[in-house]
Amino acid sequence: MSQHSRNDQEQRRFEELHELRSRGIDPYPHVFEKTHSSLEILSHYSDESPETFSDVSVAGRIMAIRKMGKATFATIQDQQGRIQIYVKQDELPDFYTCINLLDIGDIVGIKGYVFRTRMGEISVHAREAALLTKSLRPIPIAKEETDADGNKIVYDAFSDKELRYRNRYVDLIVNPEIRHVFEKRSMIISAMRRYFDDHGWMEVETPILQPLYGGASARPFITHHNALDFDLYLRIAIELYLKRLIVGGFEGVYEISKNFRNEGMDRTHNPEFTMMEIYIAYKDYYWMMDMVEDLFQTIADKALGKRETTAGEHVISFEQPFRRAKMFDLFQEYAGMNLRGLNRAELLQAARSLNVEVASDATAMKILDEIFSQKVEHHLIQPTFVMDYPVEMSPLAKAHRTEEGLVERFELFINGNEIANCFTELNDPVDQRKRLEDQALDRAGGDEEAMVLDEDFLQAIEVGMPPTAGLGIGIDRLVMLLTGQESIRDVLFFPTMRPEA
RNA sequence: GAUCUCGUAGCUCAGUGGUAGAGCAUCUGACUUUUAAUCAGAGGGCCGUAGGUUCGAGACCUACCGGGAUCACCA
Repeated sequence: MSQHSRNDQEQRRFEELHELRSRGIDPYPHVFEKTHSSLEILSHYSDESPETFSDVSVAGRIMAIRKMGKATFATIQDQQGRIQIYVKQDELPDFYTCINLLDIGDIVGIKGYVFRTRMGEISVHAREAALLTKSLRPIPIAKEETDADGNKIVYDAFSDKELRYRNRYVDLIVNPEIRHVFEKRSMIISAMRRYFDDHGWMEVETPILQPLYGGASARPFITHHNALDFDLYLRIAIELYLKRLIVGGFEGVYEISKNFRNEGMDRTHNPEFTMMEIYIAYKDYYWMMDMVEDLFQTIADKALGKRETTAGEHVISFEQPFRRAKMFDLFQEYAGMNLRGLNRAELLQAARSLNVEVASDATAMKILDEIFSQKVEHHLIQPTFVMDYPVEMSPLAKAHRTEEGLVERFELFINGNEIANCFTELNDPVDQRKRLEDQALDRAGGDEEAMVLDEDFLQAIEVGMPPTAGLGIGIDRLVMLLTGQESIRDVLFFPTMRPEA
C-alpha cells in the first residue's frame, strides 16, 4: 500500500481509520457473535409474533447508508442477502458519535430486535452496534430501483469485464447474481461427487506434475524441478494415471481436478480448466451412456431443481433417454453425404462440395473433424450421444466390436457443445503399443499435438487392465450450460488474465 | 497468432479540432421510520502510454499496453 498513491477517497478513509483508533475503537476486532442471516430474518419474521426475533445479531457489509440527523438507516449485505438496520442517536450515543466515520464497504455487527418500518420494510433496530472491519478502498455502488411495472432498474452497475475479473472480490460484493453462478457450480460438483461416492467409486489424486504428458492431444505447460534438474509437464489429462489404478486393482476411480493446456483462450477455453474423469472396470461405453443419463438427471435435480435448462432460445431437457446417434449417420443426416470409408482425397472433395474450408495439408481426420464441427455440431441441441469415431481420432479407445475401422467411443453434445467424452478403454496391449507408435510417427512428422509415447503406461497395460469404461466431463462447460453463462470466464472465480501493464 | 472495437473522475457514461462534463459515490451543513432518502453548498482529471499532424488534439494519424468480440488452435 505504501507504493500505491491514494486517491482522495482512500486518503480520507485512512484518516478515519486513525481517528477511530485515537478514540479507542478497534477497527478490526477478532470475533463477532452472529445469530441470524438476513435471509432467515426476512423469510421467517411475522408481524403476528415479533417476539420470535426480539433478540437477534446480524453482521454484514454496509451497502447503503442514509443518515438523517439523529437517526440512521443502513443496508447491510451478508452471504444470503441484504437487510436494513436502524440506529438512533439517543439509544446508542457512543456509537453514534462515530457514525460519520463509517462508509459504504465497512463491515458492521448489529444486535437488536426486528421490526417493520412505516414503509413496510423488515429491519433490525439496533440495541448494540460495532464496527467489525474498516474498509480502506471504496467499492463501486450500484443503485437499484423497481419501476411502476415491477422491472428492476440498475444504475451505475459495476460492469467493466476487465475490472470484474481482475477484482473478483469486488465483483462478488456488488454483483450478487454472479455469486449465484458460483454457488450453483459448487452444487453441481458436489452432486456429481455424491453420485459417484454413493455408487462406491473412489475419489483419488494423481500427479499434476508429470515427467511425460498424455491422454489428450494438446500442447503442455513445461516447468522445471530444480533439485533433480529435469523438466516436468503440467498434465493435459488425467487418463493415463487413472488407468494405472484400474490395472492396480481398483474397480472404480474418479478424479476432479485442473488440467492445463498451453493453447489459445476464448469464450470456451481457459489455460487451466477443471476436468472430471472416471474409470469403471468391467463396463463398456453402452453402460456408460446409461450412467451419464442418470448422472445428469441427478445433477439437474439437485442443482437446478428441475430437469431442464435454458440456453439462448432453446429449452434443454435432461429427461431420459438422450438421443444416441452414430457419427457417420449424423454426417448423412445433416450434411447429406456418406463419408464412411472415404480416403483423404475423397474427404477433401466432400469438404469442398459442402463449402467447408480446410487447410490444404489437413489430415483425413482433421477434415472429418472440420466437417463435423461446421455441419453437424450446431444441430445437436438436445443431449445427444455421438457414437463410434474413426480409430485414427482415438488412440486410447478400444476397437469397435463389429464396425471395422471405428472405435467404441461417444461424445455427449448439448447445445452444440461437447460436454463429455467416453471410450470403452483400449486394454489390448499390442494394439495400444501400435497406436501410440503411430502417434509417435505423427509427432516426428511435425504434429506437436500427437501423443507422446509413455513406456511405463504401456507396461501397465501389458500387466493387464480389465475391460473398462472411461468418461471425462468438462466441468466448466457443464457449469456454463447449467447456469446459462456464455463465457468460461464467468464460471471461473479467477480466469487467466494478462498481467496488468 | 490475425482482424475489428473499446480505454475520459472511485463507478456508469456524455464530449461537433477551440476553457474538462453529468449522475451516483466523496466532503461540509440541515434532518429521529428512510430506502435511488431529501434539501443547500464544495472538492475531485497525466482524457491508457509514447510519438506525430495542427496556430490549437480527449477527438485526427502511427506504434505500444490492456480489455471485449470474431477467427485460427483446442476441450
